[in-house]
Amino acid sequence: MAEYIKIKDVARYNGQEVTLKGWLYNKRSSGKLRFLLLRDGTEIIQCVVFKGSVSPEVFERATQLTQESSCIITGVVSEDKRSALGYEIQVNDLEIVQIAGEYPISKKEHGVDFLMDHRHLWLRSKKQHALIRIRHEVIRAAREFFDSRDFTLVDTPIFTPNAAEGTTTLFETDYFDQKAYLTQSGQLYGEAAAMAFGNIYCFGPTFRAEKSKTRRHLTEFWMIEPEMAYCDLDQDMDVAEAFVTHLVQSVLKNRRRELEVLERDTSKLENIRPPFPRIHYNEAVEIIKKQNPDFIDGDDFGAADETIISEQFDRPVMVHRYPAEVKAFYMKRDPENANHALAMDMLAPEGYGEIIGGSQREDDYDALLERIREHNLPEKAFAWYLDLRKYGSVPHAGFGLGIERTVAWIAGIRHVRETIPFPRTMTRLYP
RNA sequence: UCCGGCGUAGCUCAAUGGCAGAGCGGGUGGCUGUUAACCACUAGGUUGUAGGUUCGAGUCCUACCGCCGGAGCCA
Repeated sequence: MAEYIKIKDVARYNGQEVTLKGWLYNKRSSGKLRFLLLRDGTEIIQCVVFKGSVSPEVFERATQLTQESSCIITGVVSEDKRSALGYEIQVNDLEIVQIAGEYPISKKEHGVDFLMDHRHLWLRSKKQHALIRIRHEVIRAAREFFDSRDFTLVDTPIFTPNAAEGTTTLFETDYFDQKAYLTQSGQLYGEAAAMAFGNIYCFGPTFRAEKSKTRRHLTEFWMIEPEMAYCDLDQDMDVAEAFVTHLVQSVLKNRRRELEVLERDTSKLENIRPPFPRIHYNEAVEIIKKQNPDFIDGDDFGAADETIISEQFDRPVMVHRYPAEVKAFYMKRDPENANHALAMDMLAPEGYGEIIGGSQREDDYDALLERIREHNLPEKAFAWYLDLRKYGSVPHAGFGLGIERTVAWIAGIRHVRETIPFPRTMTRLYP
């Protein structure tokens, strides 16, 4: 009885008979030969069925196999330079688990909409495999980064009673005859947790009902948000650059094959190491005005403006101290200039846009109450949030990193929708 | 929401206002080394929907629907 192994491990079994269980990726035939490309989720290997060395039944089954049919193959691992993997299987036995019907995804090109309609099947293809594995590595490395620095994981609720930032459009749900909203950020709860545990992070899905139809937007996306007590904006940026460096270097180290599948130019990732440039909003405006003279000082940056800034540098750039007016109510004002907030955005290189948004939070009770009133937010709903400033308030800061934008940048793919297994956009709720 | 583009075979696309086609995928047959294999044959169509112009519309016009990606907003 041959040992059941995964394809990625075949090198350890050279010359031995093994059993592989998987799906037919592709088939080529030539008279008395059948070349079966078998995938099992770990790798793809070519299995050679020669009419002269198997029973007529086995050869007939090899002939019947259609694309994506499930089957169990037993054969001898043999080294072969002609094979892409370096090894192939000389088949002795083949058992059909199920003959697949006509498979919708062919070997030629398809349009995005068609592929997204078949997302449940598209995930079987090489490029999608590579992307989802890189996503996995980014998430694994993200958790590793915070876990190894003694941050406590404190997950925050998905259902929330009110808008965290007031302005953004939220998904509304009926919560036993009350209105509840799907969270757009765990931050406010993260602040409460930071006052309890010191350093914390939360990681979960967030929801935005914005009618955005660009390659950088999803209505449901994943965000990892650290929050740190006794932390100022500069220290916040220190953590952010160490964090992003760790993500990039982990993918380079552990997912190099996947980056190759995606034909990513890794030279652009190698130099992602601290220090990242940090520029004041006013410096950023000077840079933008050279190329976009119409830019009005005090405005937030548009997508084109962000690209102008990120193009100046070979690594992510952090822009800090934005005008308070364009930023959220909870951000602390710059003591040097009250018109600016102690905020920072990290812009990824190569035009991928904002991957991090963070700030030092307002820790003064009266100042925060004033902000809440200025923004016409329901005071009562924020009573608990104000409590945090009443009972042992300390300087604190944090940020949120969008997983999908980060993966798109590291993987070098244009659109965020392929970086999540089942994307949700304004026009996509199926499958 | 606004701006722009695209809707033709299962898929990707072609067709000057004048016979609706190719490649891939499917089916049948052939080949002992294929690498998106190849070769031959074959089936496959309400040209997004509704109206209009015209002797004649896939092609021109109007409306609607769907998708794409850009703006705004954001990660």
